[in-house]
Amino acid sequence: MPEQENPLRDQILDTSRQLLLEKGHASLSMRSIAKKVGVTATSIYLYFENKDHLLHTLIEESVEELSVSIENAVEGKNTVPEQLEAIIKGYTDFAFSYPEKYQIIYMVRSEAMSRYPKEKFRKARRCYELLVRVIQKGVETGVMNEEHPVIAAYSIWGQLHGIISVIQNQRLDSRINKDEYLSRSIRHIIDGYLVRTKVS
Amino acid sequence: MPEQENPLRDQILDTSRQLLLEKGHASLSMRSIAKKVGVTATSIYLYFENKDHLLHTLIEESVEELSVSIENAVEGKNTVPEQLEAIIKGYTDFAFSYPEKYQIIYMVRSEAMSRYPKEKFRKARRCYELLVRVIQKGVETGVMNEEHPVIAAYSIWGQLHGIISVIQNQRLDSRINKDEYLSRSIRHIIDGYLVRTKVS
Amino acid sequence: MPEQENPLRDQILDTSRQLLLEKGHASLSMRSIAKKVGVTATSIYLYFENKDHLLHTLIEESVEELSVSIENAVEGKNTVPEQLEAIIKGYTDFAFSYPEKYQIIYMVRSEAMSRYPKEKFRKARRCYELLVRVIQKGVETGVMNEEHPVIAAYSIWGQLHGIISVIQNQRLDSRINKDEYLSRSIRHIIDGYLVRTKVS
Amino acid sequence: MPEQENPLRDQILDTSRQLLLEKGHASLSMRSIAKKVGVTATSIYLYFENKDHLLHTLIEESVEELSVSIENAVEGKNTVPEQLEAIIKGYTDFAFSYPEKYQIIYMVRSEAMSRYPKEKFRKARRCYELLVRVIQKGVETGVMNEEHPVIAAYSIWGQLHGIISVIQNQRLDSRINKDEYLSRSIRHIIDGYLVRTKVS
DNA sequence: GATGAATGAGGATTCATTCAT
DNA sequence: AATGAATGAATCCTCATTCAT
Repeated sequence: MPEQENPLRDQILDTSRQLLLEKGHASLSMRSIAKKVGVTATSIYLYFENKDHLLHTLIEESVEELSVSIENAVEGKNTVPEQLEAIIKGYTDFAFSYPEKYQIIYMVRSEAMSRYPKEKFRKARRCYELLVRVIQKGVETGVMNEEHPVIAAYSIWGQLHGIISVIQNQRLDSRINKDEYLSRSIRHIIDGYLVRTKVS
Repeated sequence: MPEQENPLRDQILDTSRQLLLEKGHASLSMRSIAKKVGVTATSIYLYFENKDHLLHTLIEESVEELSVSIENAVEGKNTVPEQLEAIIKGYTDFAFSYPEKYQIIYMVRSEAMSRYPKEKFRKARRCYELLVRVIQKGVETGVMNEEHPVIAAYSIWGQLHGIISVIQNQRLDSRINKDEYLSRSIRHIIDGYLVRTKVS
Repeated sequence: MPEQENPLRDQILDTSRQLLLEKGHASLSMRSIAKKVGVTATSIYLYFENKDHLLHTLIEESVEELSVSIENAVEGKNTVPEQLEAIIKGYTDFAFSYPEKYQIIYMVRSEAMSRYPKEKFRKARRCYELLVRVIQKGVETGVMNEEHPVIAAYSIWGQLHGIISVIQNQRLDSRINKDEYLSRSIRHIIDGYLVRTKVS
Repeated sequence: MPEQENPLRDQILDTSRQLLLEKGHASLSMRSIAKKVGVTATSIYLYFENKDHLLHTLIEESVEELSVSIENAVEGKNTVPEQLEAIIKGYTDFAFSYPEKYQIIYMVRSEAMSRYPKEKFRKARRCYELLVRVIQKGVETGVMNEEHPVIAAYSIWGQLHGIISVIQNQRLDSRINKDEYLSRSIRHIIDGYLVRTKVS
C-alpha cells in the first residue's frame, strides 16, 4: 500500500524540505511553499490537513528512509565490526546524500515535535534496535565490553549525530576537509567501543 | 571598551534566554521579552539595534562564558588525560548548569546565524585552540596518536555536542539514566583517543 | 410545478437545518453540509445555485410548513377564542417541534434576508391573514375590540415570537420552567385582546 | 472610574456598532472596522485584545446604557401602572433611539455570547429585578394578579422584545405605521397584566 | 531613557465557487 | 449525476519596527 502517489503532493514535500534546509524552519510558511511550488496556499490543504501534518509527514518519511538506508547497508555483513561500520555508513550516507531529509529529523523538533504522535516515534526506534543487537553480539563474541548495550547504542548515535551536525551546520573550521573529518571521527568513535587486542 | 553595563540591558538578555529555553525560539518575540521584563517593546531598541543583534549578543555572551568555564576547569591540571577530562567536564558542566545559554549557541543557528558576523565566530574558536594544544601535548608525550590534532579537537567537540544534544533535546530513551548515559559516553569518547597500554 | 423531489436535495436541506441549529449559522458552510451529507461540496451546486439560494429554500420551506401547521390547528374550531388559541397553539407547536425550522425563518435574516426575493415574503403573509380574519370576527362578535385588526394581528405575532425567542435563545432565567413560562405568557397575551366580561 | 476615554477606542466601538447594524454580524470583520475607521486592523488590537473582547465590550456598554435608560425613566413615578409604563417607555426609547446598541444586545448572541463571561450577565439582570419589584408591588396593591412575578417580568420583556424585533427587522407590513403599531402593542401588553376594574 | 500609537507585512486557515472530467 | 483539483478572497491575529513625544 504505497502512499497514494500524487505529483503535487510530492512536489509540496520536496519543496518543503528544500525550503527547510535553505531558510530554516522558522521561515517555512504554507505561503512560501505554495509560492515556490507554483500553486495557491489553499491547494496545500488538499493534501495535508494542516502545517503540522505536513511537517509530520516530512519527518516520518525521512525517518523511514533513514531506517531503510541503515538496514540495506548492514545486509550481508557478518562480523560485528563489519556490521557496526555498515550501520554507521548507512547512517552517514543517508545524512550526506539527503541532507535536507536528514536534518528534518532533528530540525523541526521543538514545536512540531511536541505534537508529533507518540506512536510514530516507535518507527524511529527500529534502527536503534538493530544497533543494540549488533552490540549485544559484540559483547557475546568478545570484541566489545559493554554492560548496557542500549546505552552504548545511544552513545554511538549521539556521537555520530554530533559529528554530522558539525559538518552540516557549517561549524567546521574551513581548513579542515569534511571527508577526512568524517572518516577520522568515525574511526575514533568505533575505536572507543572495540576491545583492542594487545599491541605487541 | 567594556560592554556598557546596564541593568535593563542585562535583564533583557536574561529574560530572552529564559524564554528561549522555556518556549523555544519560535515563540521568542520582542513583545514577549518586553512584556516579561516589564517594559515596552520599543525600549529594547534602545539597547539592541534589532532582534538579530539581540540574538547575536546572546550567542556571543554564551560563547564567552563557555570558554571561561572550560579554561577554569583545565586550570591546575597537569597531565594530558587530566586536562582532557577537565576540558570535557568544563564543557558539559556549562551545558547542564546553563542549558539555556548552551543551547543558544546552537539553537539560533538557522535563522540568525546566517546573519551572524563572521568575525565573532573567531572568539568561539578560543576553546578549540586550548583543546588542540592539549592533544598536541598528548601526541608528544605518547598518550595519543593523532596525525591532525586540529581535526581531532573538532571530532571530540562534535561527539560531545552530539551526546549533550541527545539529552537536552529529550531524545534519550526514557529507561536510560541521563547521568549514566553522559558519563559512559564520555568514557567512550576519551577511550577513542587515548592510546591504550597493553592489556597484559 | 411540484418542487422536483430528489433525495439528495432533501438530504442537503435537512442537514443544513440540522447544522444551523447545532452550530449556528456562522458555522454553516457548504463544505460542512457536504461533509455531513457525504458528498462533495460541488454536488450541492447541482441542486442550489449558491449558498443564498440554499438558505432561501430553507426559509421558504419552513414558512410553508409553519403556515400548514397553523391552518391545521385552527381547523374545526368555531368560536373566536378557540380559534385564537388554536392559531397560537399551531404556531408554538411548530416552533418547539421543529426549532431548527422555526429559527431559520428568523435566524438568517441579517445576511441572507437582504437578498431574499421580496415576492417570497408574500407567502409568509398567508398565516397573518388567517389571524386577521379571526380578529375581525372577534370584533364582530364582540369578544374583541380592535380598531385595526391587521395591527392587532401583527402585535400578537410579535409578542408570541418574543416569548418563543426568549426560550429558544436560552435567555430565560434558569429557575423558570419553560412550559410554565410559555403557557402563562400566552395567557397574558390573549388576555390583552379579549374583552373581559364583568368580574361580578 | 470612567472607562479610560480614548477617541480611537470610541470610534472603533461606534463604527463596529454601525457596521453591525448595517451589514449584520456575519460581515463584521476586524478589517472592515479598521477600514471604515481609517486605521490598520492591527491598531484595533491596541485597544481590544481580540474580536471577542471587542464584541463583549459592545454588548456590555449597550446593556449598561439600557439599564440606565430604564432606571431614569422610572424615577419619580409612584403608582404601579405609571412605573410599568415608564419601564416600558425607557426600554423602547432606548431601542429606537439607539437601535444599533439595542440590537447588539441580542444580535451577537450565538457565537460571541457563548464566550461571554458569565459574571457580566448579572449586570443585565439588574433591569429585570426592577421590573419584578414593580410587579410585586402591583400584586400587593391589587392592580395585578400574578402568582409568579419573576415569570411575569420575563413575559413582559419577551413580548416587548418581540414587538420591537418586528419593527426593527423590517417585518412589519408596509401599510402599518410603526408608532401606531408600537403604542397599540404596548397598550395590549399592559392590558394583559392589569386587573381590570368592572366595566359597569 | 522610555513610551504609546501606529503600521505593513506576513502567519495559518477557511470559505464559496468554478471548471474540467 | 457527481467529483477532484484548484483558486482568490477573506478570516483573525502576530510580528518587528518606526516615530513623535
